[in-house]
Amino acid sequence: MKILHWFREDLRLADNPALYEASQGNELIALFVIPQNIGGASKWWLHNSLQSLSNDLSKSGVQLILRQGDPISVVPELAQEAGIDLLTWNRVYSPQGVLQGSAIKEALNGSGIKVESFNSQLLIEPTKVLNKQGKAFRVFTPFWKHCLAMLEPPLPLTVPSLKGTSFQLESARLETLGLIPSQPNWAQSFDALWQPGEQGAIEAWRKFSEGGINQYAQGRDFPGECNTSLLSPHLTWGEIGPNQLWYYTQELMAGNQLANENGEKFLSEIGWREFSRYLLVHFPQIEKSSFNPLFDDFVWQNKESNLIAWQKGQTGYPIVDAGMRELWQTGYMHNRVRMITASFLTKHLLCNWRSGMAWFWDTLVDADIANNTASWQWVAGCGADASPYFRIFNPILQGEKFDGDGQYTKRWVPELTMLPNKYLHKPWEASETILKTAGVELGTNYPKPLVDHKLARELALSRYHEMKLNHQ
DNA sequence: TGAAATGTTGGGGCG
DNA sequence: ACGCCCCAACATTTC
Repeated sequence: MKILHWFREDLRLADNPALYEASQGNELIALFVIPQNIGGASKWWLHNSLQSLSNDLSKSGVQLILRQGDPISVVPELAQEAGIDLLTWNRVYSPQGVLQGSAIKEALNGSGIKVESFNSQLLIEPTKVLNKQGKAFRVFTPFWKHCLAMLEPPLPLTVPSLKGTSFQLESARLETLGLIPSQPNWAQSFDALWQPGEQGAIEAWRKFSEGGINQYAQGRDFPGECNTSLLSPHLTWGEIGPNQLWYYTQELMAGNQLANENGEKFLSEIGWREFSRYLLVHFPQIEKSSFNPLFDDFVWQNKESNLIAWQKGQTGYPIVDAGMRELWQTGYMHNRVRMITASFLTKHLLCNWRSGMAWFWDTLVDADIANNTASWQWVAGCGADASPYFRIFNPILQGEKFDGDGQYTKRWVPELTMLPNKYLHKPWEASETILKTAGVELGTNYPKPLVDHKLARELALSRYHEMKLNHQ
C-alpha cells in the first residue's frame, strides 16, 4: 500500500497519529506544502524545523517532498501523480486549515484514494466539548473543568518505523524558498537561542521539567527568572504535542517529583492554548472581528508614530520597551510582558488590537492564529472571557511588582542599567542629579514617556464609555 | 491573569 | 482613664 502523509502543523515523528497510521503501509511519501501567509520570524523557525524533520525522515530512507502553492490543489495533484492508496494528515483548526481539509477530501471523493485525518494538536476535539445547553463554552474556567473531567489522553505513540518509496517526485529545495532572511540577516542571533525541530522540542521539555516547572505556579510571572517552558514555538509547529506534555507532567506528579500545584498550573496553560483553538473552531469570525460586537464601535486613535514607538521599544515606559525589544531581538516575549505591552498599546496608546496582533504575527517565532487572536482580544477587552476593558495595567506598578530588581528590564534596556531600582520603572520621577549620575538623559538617550499614565487611563476609560453610550 | 477610589477599622499618640 | 485625631492597613466598590 502506497501512502501519502501530508505534514502540516505536526512536524514530529513521535506521538504523531496520522504518521503512525501512514507507517502501516509499505511505501511512504512525506509532503509539506510551504504556507504563503506566515510572518518573518515564523518563516525562520519553519525553515529550520523542516530541515530537522527532513533529516530525521531521511534516516529512514524517506524523502520530505516540499511543494509550493495552495494545498487545496497541490495535495490532490500530488496524490494522483504518485498513485497513492491512502492520504493521511493531522487536523489544523484555523478556518483556513479546516477549509483545506474539507476541500481536499471533496477533491479526492470518488478518486479511489482514501483519506484519513487525525488529531495531533489538541487534548480534546473541540466539537466534543459543550456545556449543558449543548453550546460552546465562552469562559475558560468552566471549559477547562469540563475538559479535566473527561480527559483520558492515550499513551503517546512511539516513533513508527518508516519505509520510503523509490517513486521519484519533484521537490522544491528548502534553501531556495527564501524562508530565512539574508540581507539583513536579522535572525543571526536566533541560532544561539533556539533549536527548532523535534529534538529541540524534547530538549526544551527536558530543561523545563528539570528546572522551571518546579517553581511554575509562582515563578512564571517573573520575566527575569527562567521559569517558563519556552515550548510555545515547538508547539506551534507540532514538534511536540499537548498529549505528550500532559502525559509527562502527570507522570512527574504521580511519582511525587513535581508538586501538583505547579504541574496543574502548567497544564492549565496548555489548557489556554486548547481554549483558543476551541474558540476559533466554534467562533471562526474572531480571526477578523471582535468576539464582543460592541467593540466594532470603539473609536481607536491609531496614531502611526505611537505604533512605531511601541514596535521599536521606545515608549519611555521601561517594562514595555524591554518587552518589545526582547521580541525584536529573540522572536519571543515573556507572557507577563506580552500582557503588559498589549494592554499598553490598546489602552494607553489607543491603537487597534489588530495592529498589535499583526506585529506579533510577524515577529514572534511562536506566532499562532488561534493564540494570537484570542489573546489580543482578551487583553483588549473585546474577547471571550476577556479582562473587562477597564482593567488597565499600570506599567509602572507591573514593572515594580514583577521585575522589582530590574533583572529583565535592564537586560533589554541597557541604557537604564545604572538607574537605582526605585526609579527604574519611572525614570521621569528621578531628580536631575540621579539621572545624570546614571548617565540617563531623558529625551536623548532614553525617551520621555509617550503618554502620561493617569491621563491615558482616563482617556481610555472615557472612550470605553462613549462606545457603550453610542451602542444604546 | 488590575488599579484606583472610597470606606472601615483599630492601634497609638496626645491633650 | 478617656475621647479625639491621625493614619496605616485592610476591605469594598468602582472604573
